[in-house]
Amino acid sequence: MPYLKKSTPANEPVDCRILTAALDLFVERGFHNVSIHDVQKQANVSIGSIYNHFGGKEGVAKALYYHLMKEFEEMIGDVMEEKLSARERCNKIIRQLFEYTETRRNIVAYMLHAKHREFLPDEPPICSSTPFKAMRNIVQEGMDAGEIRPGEPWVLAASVFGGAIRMIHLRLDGVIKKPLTLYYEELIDCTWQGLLADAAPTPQEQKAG
Amino acid sequence: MPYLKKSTPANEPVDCRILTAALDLFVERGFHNVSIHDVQKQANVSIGSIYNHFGGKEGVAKALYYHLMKEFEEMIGDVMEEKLSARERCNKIIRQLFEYTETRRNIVAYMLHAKHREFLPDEPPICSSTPFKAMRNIVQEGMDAGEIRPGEPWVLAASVFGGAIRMIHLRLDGVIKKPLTLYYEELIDCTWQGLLADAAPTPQEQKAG
DNA sequence: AAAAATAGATCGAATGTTCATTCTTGTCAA
DNA sequence: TTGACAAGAATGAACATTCGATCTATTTTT
Repeated sequence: MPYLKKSTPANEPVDCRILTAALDLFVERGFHNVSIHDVQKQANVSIGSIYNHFGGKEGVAKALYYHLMKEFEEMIGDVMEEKLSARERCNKIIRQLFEYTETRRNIVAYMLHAKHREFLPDEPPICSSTPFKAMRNIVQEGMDAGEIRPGEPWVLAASVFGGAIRMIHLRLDGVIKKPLTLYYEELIDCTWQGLLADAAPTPQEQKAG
Repeated sequence: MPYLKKSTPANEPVDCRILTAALDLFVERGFHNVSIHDVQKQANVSIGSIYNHFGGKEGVAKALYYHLMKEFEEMIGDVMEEKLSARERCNKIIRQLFEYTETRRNIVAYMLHAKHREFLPDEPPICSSTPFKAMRNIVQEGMDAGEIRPGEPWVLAASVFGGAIRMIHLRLDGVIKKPLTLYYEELIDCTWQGLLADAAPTPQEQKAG
């Protein structure tokens, strides 16, 4: 008998099933519009199991948050491993975020699009978390190395990543219809070169061809 | 007897008191963590009044949304009235948003920071609303006029406003500690000139400076 | 090897609370 | 007197959480 039912493969461990179901539901409807019973049904699991594993609804959200945060940190960590310039690092992170937005939409939505303060009141805002700090550090290093124009770190960081994050939001909201990866090159260009029509290519760019 | 109690001046009309209280509470705690009773208490109003005026909790949120959206539209409208270049218009809008973020924090937070889909499921995402469309139009016009480099409208719009919106979010989350207006000039500069350290000033800039 | 015992995970009906909404009564201006 | 609005106690539905029963897998005993 073939397993036509693809929704929740019963061989996955219970806690994974719970987290997966919760992620999908939280992103689709928002934390407060999802009941434990919804999660329980979608995960093919009993209410009791959810409480045993995570201690409640908030526990599920928190576990999800920590888990995905760790993956996010690892992604940044990988970029830091490579021997790259600050500018290349920033580009690579943006590239990755764009790709994840297309391939693992809900993960990105949960991390970048959710208002965690409304359901995880004890967590600091995500923009003060390690991965975001690391991103700002990269910008700072680029500035120290004379690669990025000198200036106020907040402004520089927002200028580097603001456009990308904005596009991710628009994409997640369904306002942008095409995959973000199509826009990557051009966005990078606008970010570093500026937007003026008559902006002269920099010496660097001219050398690069 | 002096009115020491400054919280809710009783002379304001009832519906205004309700909206003001709701705005503050929704922004501070999030829509789902605020009960009608909380609003009722903070507004010094009865539950009945809230239902008479707005038909319920969602009605209050919706009325607030429409009201602030209209103000937002008017702000953009004012900028469109003035005879300005596209670039100047964009800058002006950013300037205004920064100022409002400092002086009318909760209004900006409710419009730019809330996840309306989670409590106003019938509203389209705010980024597809008229003011945001107008902002994208300005960018398009700048492109058509040869003022902004040609390119994909989404990318250009995100590049123009992405940094500013990012900074607003950071400020609202309390991550940026100083008033945004301090950063305005530099942000504008980064946005239009790009971020490379050796970016040559454009002919335009050289003339201006 | 079979049976019994133990630990630990899973289950879901029952509980108690929270909260949006209703509805009846009270107030006041015209 | 009437109409419009304000008040807040009462209602009932939705929901997170509890807890004892049930099941499963592993170890111990015979």
